Amino acid sequence: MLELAILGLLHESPMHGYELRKQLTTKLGAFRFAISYGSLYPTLRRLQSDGWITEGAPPANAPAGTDEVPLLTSKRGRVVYTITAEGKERFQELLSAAGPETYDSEAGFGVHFAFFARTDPATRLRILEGRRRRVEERREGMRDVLSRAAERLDAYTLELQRHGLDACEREVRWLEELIANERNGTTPQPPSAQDPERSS
Amino acid sequence: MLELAILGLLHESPMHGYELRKQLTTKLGAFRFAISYGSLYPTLRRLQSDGWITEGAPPANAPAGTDEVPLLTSKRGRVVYTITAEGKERFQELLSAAGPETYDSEAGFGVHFAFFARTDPATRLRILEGRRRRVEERREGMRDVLSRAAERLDAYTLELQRHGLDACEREVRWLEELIANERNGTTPQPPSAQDPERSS
DNA sequence: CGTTCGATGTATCGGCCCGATACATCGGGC
DNA sequence: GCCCGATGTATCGGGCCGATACATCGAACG
Repeated sequence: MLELAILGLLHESPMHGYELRKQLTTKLGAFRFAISYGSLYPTLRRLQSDGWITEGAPPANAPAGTDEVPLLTSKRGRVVYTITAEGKERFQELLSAAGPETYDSEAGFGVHFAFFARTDPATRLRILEGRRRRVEERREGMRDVLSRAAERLDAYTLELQRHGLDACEREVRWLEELIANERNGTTPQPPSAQDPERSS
Repeated sequence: MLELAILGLLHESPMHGYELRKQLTTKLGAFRFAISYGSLYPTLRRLQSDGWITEGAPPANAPAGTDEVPLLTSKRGRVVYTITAEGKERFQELLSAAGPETYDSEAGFGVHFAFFARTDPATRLRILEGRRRRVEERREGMRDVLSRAAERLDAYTLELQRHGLDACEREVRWLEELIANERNGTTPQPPSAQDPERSS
């Protein structure tokens, strides 16, 4: 999961670890708060040994007197990571992958979704529908619990189930909206933004 | 986290691994789908070596001719786990703990919440308020992203943020309701259940 | 009556990721 | 002149997951 996220960010611009973590946090903030350095650095080393990224500033000897890279604080003891050509291929390959790991975990789905702008439409649709299926299964499970085993559970457990069920129903509705948009060929919200009654 | 969950379930009744996993799945289904055996069995062994649980049916030589335990399929190659007196103390100790690990992760909060019926009111309140604080922080983070960096993000990333923000706002409202109930001394929903307009 | 198949049941292994921790350096405020 | 908070790199132990491997029981099907 981290692999895809890192390659995606380095695809936009070279960066060092600290900056990478911050970007990761804002871009994926909806699904996880912050990525741990205990995950980040080992993953960076793995990506490096796999040849997807390289260590060291890319235009160290700049062709023209430019810092095309908007100088992302490459000062001090920095180690700047740059994606390689193979890394870009790898990124595309991971982007198109739509296996169970893409639907099952919040994080997995979130990362893929965050890069939807660079994913081809067919894959987008497959991922959204796969995700919807999983969430629906989850929802059915909770409905069963609530209808069949309600009397055997205490009030708090029940309330937890209700809240979970509500969240699932909401996510399914969200996904259906997105799927409809995909089929129409419209991008998510920007056209239909700020319509008067979104919450009801 | 698993430790608390397992002790809590074994507190209700002795069980073997398979059954334990099923109960875990339904009781915590709102926050995680299923616990992996790769977590369950090692944890059971740890709990055993710590003395919180013992292996083997508890009323093997039943005092009176009873299966007080509602015969939870203790057939075949089963290994039935039973909580010890020390385990019960440990359970109470974990129940009262309300550190960061209790608020931060979905799973951590979910497990504690699932056993609220056996948690003392003061701890319940502390946990709910701690959780609310975390979710509010998360919410503020996403609001900042949406207001300050909106133009730098693509439509999909934006939509992800919006959805995340919505979920946070919803959870905060849910928590506030629960907190209000706690202060009134009312149990969650059962009194106010099936009021006509819950969703709006 | 035999076989197959799905539910029940126990267990391990490699790997991802997290939280805690340890440093070291820079810029600015007191 | 000194300290402190933001920046920055890095490791270690441990929890939990997904895949996998078995083995047994009951029922269905030929």
